Amino acid sequence: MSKLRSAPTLDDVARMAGVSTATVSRCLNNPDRVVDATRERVLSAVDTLGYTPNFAARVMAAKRTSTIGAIIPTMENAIFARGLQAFQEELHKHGYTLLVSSSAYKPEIEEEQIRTLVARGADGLLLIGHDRDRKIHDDLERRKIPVLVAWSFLPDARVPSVGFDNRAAMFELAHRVIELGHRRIGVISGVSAGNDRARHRIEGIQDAARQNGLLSSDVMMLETPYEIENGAEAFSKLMSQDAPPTAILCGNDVLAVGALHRAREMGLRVPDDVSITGFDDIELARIATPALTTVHVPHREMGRRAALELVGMLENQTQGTGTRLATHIVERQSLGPPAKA
Amino acid sequence: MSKLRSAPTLDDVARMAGVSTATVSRCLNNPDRVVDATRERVLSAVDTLGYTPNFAARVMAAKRTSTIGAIIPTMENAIFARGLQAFQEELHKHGYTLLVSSSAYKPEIEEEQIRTLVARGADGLLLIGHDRDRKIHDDLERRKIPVLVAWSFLPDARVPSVGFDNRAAMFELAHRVIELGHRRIGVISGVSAGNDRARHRIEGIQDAARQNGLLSSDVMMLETPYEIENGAEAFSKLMSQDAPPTAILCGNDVLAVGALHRAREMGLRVPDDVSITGFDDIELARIATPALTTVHVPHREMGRRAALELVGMLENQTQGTGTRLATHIVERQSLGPPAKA
DNA sequence: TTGTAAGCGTTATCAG
DNA sequence: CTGATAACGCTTACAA
Repeated sequence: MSKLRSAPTLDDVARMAGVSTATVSRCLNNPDRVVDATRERVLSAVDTLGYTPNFAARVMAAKRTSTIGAIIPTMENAIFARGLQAFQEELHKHGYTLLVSSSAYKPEIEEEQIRTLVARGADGLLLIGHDRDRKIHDDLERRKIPVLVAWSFLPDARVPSVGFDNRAAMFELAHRVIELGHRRIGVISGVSAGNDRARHRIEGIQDAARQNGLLSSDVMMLETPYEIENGAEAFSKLMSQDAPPTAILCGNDVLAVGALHRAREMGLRVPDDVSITGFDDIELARIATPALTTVHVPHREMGRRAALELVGMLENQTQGTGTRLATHIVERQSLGPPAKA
Repeated sequence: MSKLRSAPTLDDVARMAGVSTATVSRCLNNPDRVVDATRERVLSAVDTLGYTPNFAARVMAAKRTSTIGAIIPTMENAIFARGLQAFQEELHKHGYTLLVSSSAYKPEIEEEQIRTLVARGADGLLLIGHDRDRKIHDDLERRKIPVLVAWSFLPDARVPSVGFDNRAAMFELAHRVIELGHRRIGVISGVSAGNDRARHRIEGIQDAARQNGLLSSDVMMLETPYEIENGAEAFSKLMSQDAPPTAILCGNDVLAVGALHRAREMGLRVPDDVSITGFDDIELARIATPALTTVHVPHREMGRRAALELVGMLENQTQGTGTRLATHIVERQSLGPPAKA
């Protein structure tokens, strides 16, 4: 009863090599626990049959998948690309496979994706940011699935995190902007509901404003989804006020590039007429015209550290300690002092 | 012998609802084949237990995963993002889940990823482009795994494809450039080995040059991986020749943006001093300064059609017919007539 | 409409 | 060092 023209199984290999399935399995997973001659025979059978282990069967028997799931807010721009790339490279070194999905910044989709990944047997999960229905973490805890949060470091959150202090990072930038002499500040933030990164960045700006004696009416804030077009629209709104801001801080580089683009369309010179800043320092920031002053985030380092941390949690059954990474301002051409009135 | 604090199984649900596992399974997969009262009882048990089906077990039993695998060359830029997004949205409508991985444009990595996806039980595969070791397709055929190629339509390839004619598309653009009066043309191509899209685009340019009476020495070609920085470097090389080109055709928008950026750094005005064109029409092309003349590819439509085609192949056991989509030139500011010498 | 039971392809435990 | 054999959690004929 051979299976005609279908995927070969362990059994087929075993039969061909004249050994038991157990031995074949060993050859593949613990080669040193098998004598050379046998192994050779088995491996050649594997080869001529073109055998590939059935993943589902393996998972069922071994009860682990060596798979890590990651859910990022978006794949449509490069915000998470570099970090995730480094994450996956490091995972690969340790024998893990990465499964990625995206949530479009929607909590309910994120939740669904978490379920999917868990059902698929992810041994561990990487999530972006801390804001999340606590039930999700209850459930994950109950299933004993290690979770690590990235892109936002919080020292005493329920879940360990590898990332940076969004609030401090944005504080530093806002402080610098005010220091240059700007007194009317525009803010184009991402949607802050359910997004601690966005929220903390806003808070950083507010802190800096307050600390430098600005009134809350000096800071004009808009929230909008992270898309280029939205950055452009928000820029228009901000600049069409009676006393438009002289500097606009954007929640990320994508929004900032949108603002930059719209400024050009409106015939405004950056930074002479208005300064614009971003956050993340993705490639786009360097390429933009003028090049974007922004907060540099160590994406690759963050991805790598996250992988190491998560693998550690998995293999040592430990809790995970988290890591705070440093960010710094990259000053390019889009920020300058305000024009003399 | 209850499993303390671990994932609940079908058995747990069955016991709690006082039915057999078969009935629980039915409630989940064929709700209408179960009487209301029972179903209600079962579903509430599912709910209170927080039961999620074990994917691996389900796959083993049902012998399908309702999962489609896709391998794209890169996630680092947005070239494939939009199309893939549409692909996955359409798949979702039909009850399929998408698993994505990337190959970094390396054939050996693509092959490994194909193996991984197949081992994970992908019911079907989406691959980019036709160039590929034939053994891969032999193997996939033997395993009866439907494969669809996208981003490159070839009417009589072994594998059906949904995409466009890269050669014709680039021919049209090159023709337009020459028509404007350009006689010395630079080409910054992606690496053409193992990449039929890149190769066909080059051929399109060569056809157009020949047909318009240009000599092969009038066309200066460079190949380089698709990255912004490489576009910039290639631009420098091309422009540092004795008789530099007056127009540079780039293999995609990413290379073109790099070229654009370097032009600005070198103090060259685009298009007055040199024209630059791209390919793909990703968002970057609109945002670039000056905005990029490029070939518009109907990414979303392509993704959607690919999904429909692949689902069709899966559900009707059919061969797949393929679809050729139209592209068109989008003229923006980066292309103009050559300066009068 | 519901239950019984036979797999699905591995891994892992125990003997030998 | 190698071979039986019992899980793993679910789907799906086949019976009842």
